[in-house]
Amino acid sequence: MAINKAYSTYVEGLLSLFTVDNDTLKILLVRKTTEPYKGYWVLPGSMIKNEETIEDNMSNIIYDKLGIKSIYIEQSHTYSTIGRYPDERVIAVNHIGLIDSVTLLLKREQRDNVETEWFPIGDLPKLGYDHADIIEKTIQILGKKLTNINYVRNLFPSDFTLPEMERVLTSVLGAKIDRRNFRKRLLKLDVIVETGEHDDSGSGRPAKLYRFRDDIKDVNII
Amino acid sequence: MAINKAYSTYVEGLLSLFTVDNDTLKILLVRKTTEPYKGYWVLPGSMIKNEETIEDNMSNIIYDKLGIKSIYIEQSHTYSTIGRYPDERVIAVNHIGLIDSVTLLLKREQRDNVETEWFPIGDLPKLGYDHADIIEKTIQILGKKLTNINYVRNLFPSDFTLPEMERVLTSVLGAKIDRRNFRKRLLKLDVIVETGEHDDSGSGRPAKLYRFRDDIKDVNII
DNA sequence: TTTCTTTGTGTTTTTTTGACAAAAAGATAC
DNA sequence: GTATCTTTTTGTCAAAAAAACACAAAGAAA
Repeated sequence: MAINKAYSTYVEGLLSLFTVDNDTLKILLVRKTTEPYKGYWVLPGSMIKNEETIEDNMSNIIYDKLGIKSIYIEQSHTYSTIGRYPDERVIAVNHIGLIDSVTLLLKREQRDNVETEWFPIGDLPKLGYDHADIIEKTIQILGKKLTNINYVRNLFPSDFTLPEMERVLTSVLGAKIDRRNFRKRLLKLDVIVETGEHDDSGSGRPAKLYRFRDDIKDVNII
Repeated sequence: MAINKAYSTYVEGLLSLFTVDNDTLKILLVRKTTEPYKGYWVLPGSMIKNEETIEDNMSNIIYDKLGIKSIYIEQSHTYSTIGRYPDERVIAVNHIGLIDSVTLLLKREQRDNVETEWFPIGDLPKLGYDHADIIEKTIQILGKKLTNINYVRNLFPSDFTLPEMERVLTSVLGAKIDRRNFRKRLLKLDVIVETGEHDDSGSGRPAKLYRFRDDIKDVNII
């Protein structure tokens, strides 16, 4: 097929990166410094070059732009609404990324040229392009996935407490969780282990710290 | 952003359309009549034009090229391997489509210019491009989805029998199904209803015919 | 030492799942 | 038309899982 402008488009990789901070699910946004949508917040992303795959593109965004080294990522959905980008035709391949707060602290390098911020998914700023739509749909998709222990685990650090996980799942999924049954299920499924340590930072009885086992069953916990 | 050849690519929509025929899961392929891969079989698809969305593109493929009017379809995965297309850089947005054999008979129109054929997923012909890889991955994805009644329903006509569904799920998912428990579960979930008719075409006792209720729970039956 | 806050824990009941075999309906062969 | 063959339909019982439920324990603060 010869080069034909009627079919030629740009493709961008977008990353919807989530973490849990302060019992709240948050998404990482970057502030645009150029027109269009200057000053607005958008999902991190970049145009895909001819000689790179979408996966390469994502790696570059994650490390070069965000300074993050270790992350769980998977492709989510591809968006092609007409006019979603001013002037040009740009198709967006969105991804879901998950990272826990401790890994984030330890494995993130400073990137001076990009202003980034974590926003609670219930309290987003003014978003550029169609990113509000994309984020809304992505949160729906993520919600379904977060019933599965193998997704949830990516949002929690090595040492986490069960009350913490309860609170997050309750707020994100709107699930009512019985503390006793929740603990029983996770232990029975053999997916978590006590570390022997406690979290003394709270105001009541210190919570036991747990970590995930390495290879765990692909099961729903909610 | 100005037009920049280093970022400009083609995007194609691809359709992995499945049906159940003769207790077997089959996929629809078309034969290529032009180079490259002339004479090979490929997934139906076409380049996305600047002024059409991926969804428009799929509608056109389904109706104009395949002559099919009614279908369940959803986006599956986007492929961007370097060199997957000779000469040009083409990114493929693959879709999963499901259709039952009766709808297929009733709602398909003849399209003389396209040679199509249904192939059992275990017995595929020689495939062009990277479509063998795409199909393999798509079948994996579909397998996980086919545990859910709301996917399964799209593969069966209005009047189906339970032994038929048992055989398909057994062969596709490799699941061992206890006939008594399977029937019990479906009836308890309140997703199927007896039509009152029987399927007299078999050699033993005629099987009861069932249909799905309209709005059914989103639950796993396997 | 008393109070407050938050976490940890055990039992009972209910529901769901899993295992299991014989009878019924029609077609075919004799 | 009787016997035989093939395939479908049907129910019970035991085991496992899920759900409901309330109080004791650990530490911090008063």
